[in-house]
Amino acid sequence: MTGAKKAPVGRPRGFDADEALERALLVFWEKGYEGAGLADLTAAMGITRTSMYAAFGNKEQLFRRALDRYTEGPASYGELALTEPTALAVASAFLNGSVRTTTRPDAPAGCLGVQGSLASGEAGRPIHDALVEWRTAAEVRLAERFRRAVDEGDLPAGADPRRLARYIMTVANGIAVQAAGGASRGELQEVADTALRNWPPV
Amino acid sequence: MTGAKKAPVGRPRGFDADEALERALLVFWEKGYEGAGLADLTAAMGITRTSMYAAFGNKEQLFRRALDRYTEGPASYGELALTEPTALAVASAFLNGSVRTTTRPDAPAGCLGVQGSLASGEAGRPIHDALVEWRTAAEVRLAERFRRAVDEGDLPAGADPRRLARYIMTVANGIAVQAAGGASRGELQEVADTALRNWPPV
DNA sequence: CCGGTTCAGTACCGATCGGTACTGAAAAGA
DNA sequence: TCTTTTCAGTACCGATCGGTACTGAACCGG
Repeated sequence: MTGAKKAPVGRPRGFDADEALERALLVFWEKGYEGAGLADLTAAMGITRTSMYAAFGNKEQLFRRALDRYTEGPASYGELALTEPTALAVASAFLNGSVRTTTRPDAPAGCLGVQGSLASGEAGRPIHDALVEWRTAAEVRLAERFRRAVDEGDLPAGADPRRLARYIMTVANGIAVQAAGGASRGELQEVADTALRNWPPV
Repeated sequence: MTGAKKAPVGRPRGFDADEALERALLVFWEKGYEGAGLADLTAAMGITRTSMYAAFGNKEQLFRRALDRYTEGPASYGELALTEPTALAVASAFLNGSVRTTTRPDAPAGCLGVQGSLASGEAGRPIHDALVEWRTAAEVRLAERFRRAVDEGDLPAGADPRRLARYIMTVANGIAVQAAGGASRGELQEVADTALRNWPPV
């Protein structure tokens, strides 16, 4: 029973790693992976380069940690939407969440999963690919949920779950781009509502 | 009558500026403004740094020239769509053109106007803003066209041209993101068709 | 052929990139 | 108090960033 997981020998860390990660997330969110430099990041985190490397490994791992935090925080609407009772409610919750997260007054405009690294040089390839996978995963989850809706009779028997999921994901991605360009929450909510008129689109 | 605009004294340029600009466009398209380095650009253009600076000024002006070329070339579907006879035909031509341009087999996936600079550091600010304006301009043109359609009775009297334009532009931006993530032309054409079912969305 | 002009290329500029070795202090256990 | 461990900070690494001075050669009109 050596349950003593605490009391690590040596000098304890002098900063809150969670708080520092949150600050890094905001910088990546605003400037993207390649646009955010170590100088920006460490300045915002309030720590030195050395402390960052000791705590998080390197810039790429820091970004991945920030992406995880983003997924469980600002982007948690994605998982939450899947629990809605009907396909329309799922799609609606997903798009509404997208609108709210991309237009938060206390965070950068847009979506980290989109503007984090949409196009990049060779150096940013791994993160670019990670974000492609991140977006694809969300689309797959939506498709699975819509497939269940077809099975349950909530969607017409002829409906194509993958096509519907791709459509919803496309609108969400478009909302992210619009938000990055300065579109307001009200304007984007109108877009989300418009996208869901006459649901399901046959 | 000093009409002699040709015959510039001195050694003539040893490369085709249009061809070089086309190559630069492809690099910016693939890697984005900040992701594309002078080394990448000049290597693809087949000229040296000096020649590039002499011919185009600097990196930012080179990008603006490339964006102009993109607008008049691969993205010319935007202006062309406006000449369609009905609002539905306009929206359809716009989205179909978006799908084709973002999934050309002979060019990078996605849209230069989106992935050229969606998020960036301080250095890329001017180009970021230029692309926001570029996308906004397209949306405004669409809204004007839809307003005309309302006046002509082609769209219902109660329709909101700006809202419809924003919706179409959002879907087009989403298509660009999807294409950047590897979506196929067929998949995105399905998305475009889905977005236009039951047009106009009241 | 010659003088003038503009080309292309090398070599380099200061600044910044991500990442690290080294120093010295702070805190825990003994 | 002493030893050990890990902290934080300075200073620096080679590489690359965008941009430029300088060198010669190539081409023009005369």
